[in-house]
Amino acid sequence: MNEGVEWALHSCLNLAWIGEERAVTAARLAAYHELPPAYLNKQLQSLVRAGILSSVPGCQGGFRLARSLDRITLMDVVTAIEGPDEAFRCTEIRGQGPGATTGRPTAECAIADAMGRADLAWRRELAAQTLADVRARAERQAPGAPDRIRRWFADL
Amino acid sequence: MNEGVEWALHSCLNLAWIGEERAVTAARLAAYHELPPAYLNKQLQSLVRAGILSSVPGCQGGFRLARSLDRITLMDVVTAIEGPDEAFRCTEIRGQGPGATTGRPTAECAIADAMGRADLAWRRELAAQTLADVRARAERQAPGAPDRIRRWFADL
DNA sequence: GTGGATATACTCGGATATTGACTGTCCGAGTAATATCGG
DNA sequence: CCGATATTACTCGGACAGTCAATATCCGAGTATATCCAC
Repeated sequence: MNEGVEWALHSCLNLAWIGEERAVTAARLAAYHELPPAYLNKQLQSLVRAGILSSVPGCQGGFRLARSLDRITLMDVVTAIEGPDEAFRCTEIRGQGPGATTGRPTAECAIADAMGRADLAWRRELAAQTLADVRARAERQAPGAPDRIRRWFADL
Repeated sequence: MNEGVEWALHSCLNLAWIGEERAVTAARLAAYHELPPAYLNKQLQSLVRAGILSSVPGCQGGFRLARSLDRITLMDVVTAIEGPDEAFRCTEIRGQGPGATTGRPTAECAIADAMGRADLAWRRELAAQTLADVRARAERQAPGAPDRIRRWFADL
């Protein structure tokens, strides 16, 4: 899986903790975790295209959450970064070679169907969890983190 | 996801339909779906290392199922080809940069935990389905396939 | 001193290199079948 | 004709290139701020 998913999730939580009063630049979000600034910017752009973040161009610009965390699921973020395709893609090799059933259209591939069920279970679990849930759990496990983050980003 | 997973699953089902009386070469299995023979051989070797297939070296050699389909899960095959690592890997970027909590070991990452739950749901679904289940469904959807396959592989 | 126009600095956005992993290929080790030769 | 041995053909197994997408970077478009100047 794309590494940008992890960066995007952390950045979304950081943006929520910072607050929405002003936009935060990609460079600043990247510096907090020592990530490549330009590449993180690329991932954030994907979130903007997906409607998860909104961007402000120009001086004093940056990114902010487009909607509250309880309306953003893990599935939303993963789809924004990774794309809509599922991991297992059936290339229908049944239709190649001497085993091909010439003429009539082939029935549903049982293998693709089985793999699709697993993929569906994965997506269900991702869609069931919102970033608000993740945030709540993170604050329970590390109560001091929100203040520490807010304070660091407040320093110009 | 690795394309070899699809090839491996189809090959396992084909081996089951052919029967276990004699080993089948990688070249023959590849020819049936017009796959690159040497590359399919590589994937089949992974299945051998995982104990799913057994291989017979030398002349008149080939591959055969090491155990019956009802004792092979989709999870087994995916793990054999893709490796044991889960799709989302947490690189613990919390521990990098100014946001790092110096000194004490960091608590469990809530993001990794949430992604891990989805991964677990995916694996559960893969482990719940055996190749015997997939075979049964395939035969229900295409009743003529088993005989057709057996006959083609019988021709030398 | 004040208002407006200009210059400036800063940030997003997309176009452009680079790297690593998946994909694909080739040759050697090992075995069964075959051919050869002697009895 | 029969048996033992050497040869051959064939297949797995791991080592070796090729290719594409993920990774990383750079430069231009656009905007708010600061500066400068005229009044």
